[in-house]
Order: sequence, then structure tokens, then C-alpha cells
Amino acid sequence: MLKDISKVKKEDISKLMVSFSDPFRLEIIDLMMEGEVCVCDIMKLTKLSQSRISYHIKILKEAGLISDRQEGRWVYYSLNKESLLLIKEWIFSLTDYSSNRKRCCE
Amino acid sequence: MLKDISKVKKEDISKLMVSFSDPFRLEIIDLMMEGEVCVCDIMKLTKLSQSRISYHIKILKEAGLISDRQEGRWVYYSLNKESLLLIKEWIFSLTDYSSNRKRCCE
DNA sequence: ATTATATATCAAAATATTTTGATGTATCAA
DNA sequence: TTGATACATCAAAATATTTTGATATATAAT
Repeated sequence: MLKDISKVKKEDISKLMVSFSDPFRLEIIDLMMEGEVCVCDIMKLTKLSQSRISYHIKILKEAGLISDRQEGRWVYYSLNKESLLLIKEWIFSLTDYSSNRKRCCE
Repeated sequence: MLKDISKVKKEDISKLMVSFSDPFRLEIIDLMMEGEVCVCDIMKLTKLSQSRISYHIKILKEAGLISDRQEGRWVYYSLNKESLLLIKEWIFSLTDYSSNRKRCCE
């Protein structure tokens, strides 16, 4: 069930895109492609500090890119498929743009 | 001719993504979907200042997202289909991630 | 030649993001 | 109930990005 991408606000798209604009967040996202991860996993696998990871996780969460689920002391994070689809759709609208070139300043 | 997306550096992806992380740049990109535009066009259509537009254009150029072509006093900018495809491919690899969930910390 | 136009670039100021280290909170185990 | 673990949050410092206004450069028209 895809939304009409032209009606999605630029602010929402740019906020999602901010998620991908940092190499450390991309690393974290990479790990989440394997499945759920907790902060402790990310610490082991990336050598980033705990608060630094929490900070980036927060950015991803606020963008709506990831979901969390608590279990005991652990919080499991995973990619949110809905927002991935939204991004995918937006990229589609971008790559399928009409290729008829207009002249500028006429 | 698609590259092996897993071999593309995170820094390259994040730099491309930075292009999309600002609402004004998204506006500019939107205009480019219609075809080539010059800075003067963008000025007319967005009411952003000239140097501000040039700044954002520079970001897009350095990310490799757009190409330029000079004609007299005008410089025409347009989206670079190759990098759009790269992004598309990257998004694909992200959305097609395996959904088998692993348990953390085991 | 002079002037106007289109755009780039620059330095400074304004903002925003990121990192760090410390502290707080909740959960669990002993 | 004490201590350890997992994570969040906070304030300050460090960085990075963005905006602004001024100036520079190249082209074109007069």
C-alpha cells in the first residue's frame, strides 16, 4: 500500500535521508540488515562508544527508520520496512523522471 | 551496467545521501527532474539567494549527483542518471535485506 | 571600452550536528 | 539489597554545515 509520493513532505524525506548521510549510521544500518541488534552488538562490532551509538540510534528512530522492542535489559532495534519502502518509492519517482530537456531562461 | 553495490564505499553513499538531507536541495533536485535548470531559474522558482543556491549546487556537484554544461553566461545543471542508479541500487540492497531475525548477544 | 548579467567564491557569522564523559534509570543476578 | 549490566540522557566541547553579504570572474550587449 504505497502512498502518493508527491504528497509526502520534503521535510519527511530529508529527515529520512539524514539517516543515511553519516557513515557511522550506515554501518549501524548495515548491521540491522542482518536482523535485530542491540546497542551492545553495535558496540562489539563497530567499536563506537555507547553514548555515541545511542545518539545515532536516536536519530534513526526519530526519522522513523527503525523500530525498537525491549526485552529485559536489552533493546532490540530493527529496520522499519515501511519507511524503507517510502524511500524506495521516492527514489523511483526520482529515477523515472522525464528525460525531456527544457531550455532555461526562455 | 551496475556496480557491485557491496563494494561501494560508505563514504560515497553517505555523500550522495547528504544531497538529499536538506529540504532546499530537495527542492532544487525537484526542479531538475523537469530538465536542465540554471541558477537563475532556481532563483525565480524558489526565492533563495544566488549565493545560497550556488552553495547547494556545489554540494550536489561534489557528491556527483548533478552535471553541468556551460552555454554563454549560463550554466545548465541536470541530474546525473548514473548516480541516481547507484542510489537506486543501494536502496534495493537495503529493502531486499533478508528478514531472518537473529537474537542479539548470544 | 563600459556596463549589465550569470554565476562562483570567500570570509564571517549564524546554526546545527556530533562527540565526549558523566550521570541516571531500569532490569537482572547474586 | 547490593552490585552489575544495558541503555538513555545531559551538558559542554568540538566540529561541521549553512547563510549572508561582499567581491570576483567571465560573458555578452551597447
